[in-house]
Amino acid sequence: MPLRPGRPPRVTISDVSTAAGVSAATVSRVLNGTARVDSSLVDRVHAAVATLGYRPNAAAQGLARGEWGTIGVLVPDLANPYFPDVLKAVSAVARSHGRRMMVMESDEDPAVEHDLVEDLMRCCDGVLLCSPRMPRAELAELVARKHPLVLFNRIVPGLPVPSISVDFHGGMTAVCGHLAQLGHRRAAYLSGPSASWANAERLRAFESARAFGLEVEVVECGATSEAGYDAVAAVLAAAEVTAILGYNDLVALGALARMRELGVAVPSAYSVVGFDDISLERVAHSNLTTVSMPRDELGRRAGELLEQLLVNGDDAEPTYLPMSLQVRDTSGPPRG
Amino acid sequence: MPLRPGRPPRVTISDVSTAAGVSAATVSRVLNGTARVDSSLVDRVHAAVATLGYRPNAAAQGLARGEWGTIGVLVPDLANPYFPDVLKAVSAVARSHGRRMMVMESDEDPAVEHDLVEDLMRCCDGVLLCSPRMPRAELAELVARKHPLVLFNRIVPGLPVPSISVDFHGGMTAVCGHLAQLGHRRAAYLSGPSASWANAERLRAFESARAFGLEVEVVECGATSEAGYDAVAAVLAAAEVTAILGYNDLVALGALARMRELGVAVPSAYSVVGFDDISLERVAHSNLTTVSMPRDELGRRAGELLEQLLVNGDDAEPTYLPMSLQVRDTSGPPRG
DNA sequence: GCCTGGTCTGAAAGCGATTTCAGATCTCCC
DNA sequence: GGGAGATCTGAAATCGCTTTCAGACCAGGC
Repeated sequence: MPLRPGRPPRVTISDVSTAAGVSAATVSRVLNGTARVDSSLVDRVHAAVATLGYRPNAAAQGLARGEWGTIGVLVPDLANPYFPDVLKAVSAVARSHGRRMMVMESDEDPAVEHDLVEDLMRCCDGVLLCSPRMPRAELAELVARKHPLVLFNRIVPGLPVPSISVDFHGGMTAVCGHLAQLGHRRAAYLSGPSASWANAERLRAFESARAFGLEVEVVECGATSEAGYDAVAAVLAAAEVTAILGYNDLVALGALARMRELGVAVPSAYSVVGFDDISLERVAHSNLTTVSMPRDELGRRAGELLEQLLVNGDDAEPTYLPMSLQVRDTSGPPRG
Repeated sequence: MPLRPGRPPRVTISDVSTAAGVSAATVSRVLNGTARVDSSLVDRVHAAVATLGYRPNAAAQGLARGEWGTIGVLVPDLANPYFPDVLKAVSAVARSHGRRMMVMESDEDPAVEHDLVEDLMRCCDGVLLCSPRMPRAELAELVARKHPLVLFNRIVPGLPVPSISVDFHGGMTAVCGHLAQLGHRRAAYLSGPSASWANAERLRAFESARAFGLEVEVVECGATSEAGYDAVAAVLAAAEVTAILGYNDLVALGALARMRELGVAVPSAYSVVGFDDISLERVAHSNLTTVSMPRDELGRRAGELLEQLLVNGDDAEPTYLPMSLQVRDTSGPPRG
């Protein structure tokens, strides 16, 4: 018998029912409004609830109803400025539908994602999987469980699971178009995590870029401003490169910092373009040219998608939300 | 009967037990390792679990064990760059003790905090309350419920609840000392949210500042860089002020941006000092003088405190973690 | 006045696990 | 060979709530 040590004795529904002189069923009916109850009993129940300080046990409710009233979200990295915005929107949507939000973080380790999702499935009505890096096979296995699941910022063709993502490919294509139009012919891309689908999508855009005369060479980098800072040396050594594309804004800002230190002029010597438009701009004063995405619309839509799925098993087509190019001060025509 | 529509039929422990030809009790014992079981049965159970894809229902476990295996965290604003770092650390600690993390956000509205905490208490073993703005009486009422609760970044004298906080008062005192030593006599403080205890603690430091010859006048501002940007006008109009203290770094950076625009020299005309040391510095290149706090140690400690409380009802003294002054480029001796 | 039909209520059966308790089995020793 | 004691197992109670089901009660119509 788990007599929780030092824990206060929980007030249960039967305490309320005896105090009010009614049955537990009636208490439940009153509190949930699931059936008409004589108004005198209603009053007695409410009074008893108030004096005893009764709060229904969520685990018991979950068990009895077959629903936890909770959604789960898995993100790769809570500290990444990207995800809190999304979480905020998802949490608001969830709350508006009376659900709570459980959060887990894989800490950028694809190997643990699967277990975490499995754990979320044990205690959540639905799961939102943000930017999962796990291989397609694992993802397919999770989808096969038929537990409500929504994919966020990863789209896997052929996998029957509601998905929503930013159109990374379109965003990067826009960046390339912008640079090509300015007259650039050769750019360096500071590449993100190799397991990342978002990175793969960006890379895919470079093929179409070739069509309008821009050649992009890939430099292994990472996702942090430190990585961007460190990658600058390799870029400057490359011949004929006149523009730098960052995997994200942090990388681009890191590179920008290094270039300032080295006295490399931006945008006259090199154009620098970011990705994501994390809203540090007002703070950073770098006026980085970048592409932005509607982060909270994205979060909201993802939340709604999950809710839809929970309520009436809707299975929609993958949604891509467009990114929009923000031309600011760090891009311009190449020298010469 | 809640036959969840479209939901897959859940595999229960009794499915496993019949498949393995043992009792449910044995399955439970095998999976939890709570008692010796004959190895042949162990194998049969594991085989059945694997083929059926069984995962224990968390709600049922929670009910039976009287423990949810979950902690709850309430933060005022997920988008505030401060909290994700804390959440990250808390989540890691929780996970290392086999617990999940539920997250809620009050969206800076003190009025909803109470209900959210109440909800968290219905489904979590313990609750971590971050920077609550609610009045003391409400807080006291929650504490009186005897549900494990830890206070983070708010300390209420006389309230018997484990608390941990950054030493805001000490941090701001250090800032004042620094400015006084440089020769400043009069500073403006861009004040944060008035309901915030953290803001009150900073204000309290100005009394001691007077002792070493620094007078601080308070300008209503807010917590965002926009607010800091807008507040500059009022400060420049004030006579004899030679230094500006931001409620936090965002405010200070916003002010800095505005001052750059106006051509006001920093630090020769005005010193500007931030608070928190959010790690945008590498990105912002503003080299703001500020005070920093060990955010993830803070999160870790808070998590451990809660765990302690859950395991052996420990009730410790409030802990203050020190802040450390980071003198960088935006502070210097006053002109003249 | 009795029977039908409609409301409202409570007893009891789940929900899916854990845990107690008692019975079955097995060993060992006298 | 039989009894004591130690192991292991399963039946059943329990956690706290929801929901079904049937009974109690009342009003109204013949």
